[in-house]
Amino acid sequence: MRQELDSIKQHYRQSSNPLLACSLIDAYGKCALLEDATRIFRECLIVDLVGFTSMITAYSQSGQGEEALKLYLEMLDRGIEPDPYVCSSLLNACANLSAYEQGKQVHVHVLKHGFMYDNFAGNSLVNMYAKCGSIDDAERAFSSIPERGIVSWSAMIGGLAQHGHGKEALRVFNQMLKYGVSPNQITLVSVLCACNHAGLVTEAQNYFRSMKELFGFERMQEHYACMIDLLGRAGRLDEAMELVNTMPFQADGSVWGALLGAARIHKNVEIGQRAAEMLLILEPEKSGTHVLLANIYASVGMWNNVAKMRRLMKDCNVKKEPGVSWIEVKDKIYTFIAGDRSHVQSEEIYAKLDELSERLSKAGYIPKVEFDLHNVERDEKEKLLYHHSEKLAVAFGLIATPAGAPIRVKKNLRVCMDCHTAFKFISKIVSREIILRDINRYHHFKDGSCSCGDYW
DNA sequence: ATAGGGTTAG
Repeated sequence: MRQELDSIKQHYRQSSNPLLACSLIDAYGKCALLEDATRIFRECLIVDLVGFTSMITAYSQSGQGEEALKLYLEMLDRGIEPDPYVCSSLLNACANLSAYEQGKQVHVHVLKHGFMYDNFAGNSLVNMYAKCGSIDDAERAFSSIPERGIVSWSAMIGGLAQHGHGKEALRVFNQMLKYGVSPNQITLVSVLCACNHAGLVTEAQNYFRSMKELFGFERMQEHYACMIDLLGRAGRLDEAMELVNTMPFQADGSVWGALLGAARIHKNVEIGQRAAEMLLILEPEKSGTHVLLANIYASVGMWNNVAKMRRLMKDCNVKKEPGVSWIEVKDKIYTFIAGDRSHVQSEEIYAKLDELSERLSKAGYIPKVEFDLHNVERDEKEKLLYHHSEKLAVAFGLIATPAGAPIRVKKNLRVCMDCHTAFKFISKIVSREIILRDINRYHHFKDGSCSCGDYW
């Protein structure tokens, strides 16, 4: 692919056709060849709205949302007015970053320029607000879309699902059917996901069984993965295994991954080994498989096998992905890793954590040291837990945002059990809502409890 | 010429 693109680049160099430049930027971006895309963009003499949009989209789609937003400011500086395309791309960048404040600003531009007629802009708004942790704003944006299409409905249902509002998601789904809008396969993934996060097993099974006759399409891998995860969490591992065995096509990594997760919950070594074996063939580059299987072994006391997995990880050069958390304060995204002291306000952040620590223990919180797997003393474990990336981000949020303002944090992994407990206490002690987006759902901590109901 | 929704993994 790279060679084909480079040969097109030669044509471009000879012709200097700005239209070709945009397509090249787009193509390099879609192939994750960002440096090449940037070079074309900077070399191109005629840079207009579409050129900027191509580059902004390239950044956004390759996970460089901050670069996308920066480039947008440069575009505005040059006096170029936005269109619905660039707004849609920017909203997507904000969604990925969980950048609520900046997303709101793009929303203002959408309204100011009258782009709500454009479904892409409206749909992107729904998605952005849901991803930034504000399901209320997402619902308001959804209501303001003049003609809601299948993507609008799917985005709304998916958003509600990820926030744990399963029943509300199903209500919206039924409303959609009443309006005569036909769902597609993606809508049904969101519907099953909604059932999953709300523990609605029977409802999920009904949709899963009658998908073909009700809506006229076949099940996909993703539908199976969702059902297996759901059955696993509901304690029905045998049914989950049965589903994998009776699938009409070869199970892919998503299905085996769901089964491995279910096997861990139920400490089932046999099924865990089978799923891991398949995953190591299908997705050898991912680190989660080794870790999960090792945890299954550890949970049943098979320490020799735990050691074997550790060795295997070392031999295959597989590393655990480090935990990272982000928080947006006044148009800027701050990044934290565990034990981080690189932040300019580092001392204040750690002082805040110490202060919180004291108030938490008075409120009855006990650090869950069992979730720290380091081979150290209890004191040391407590300290390590206290310096998890999500706690640093929340502490910074408390310092850097006005009293009473909600704190929105994004984490690249699942929230740890200790942080989850601590945040429930903190939300009550400091009277703040904490909205945490982790790798697969949203947690709203308020008044001492979490919207996930401790089921996640 | 440029844009939107979903799933699994401590």
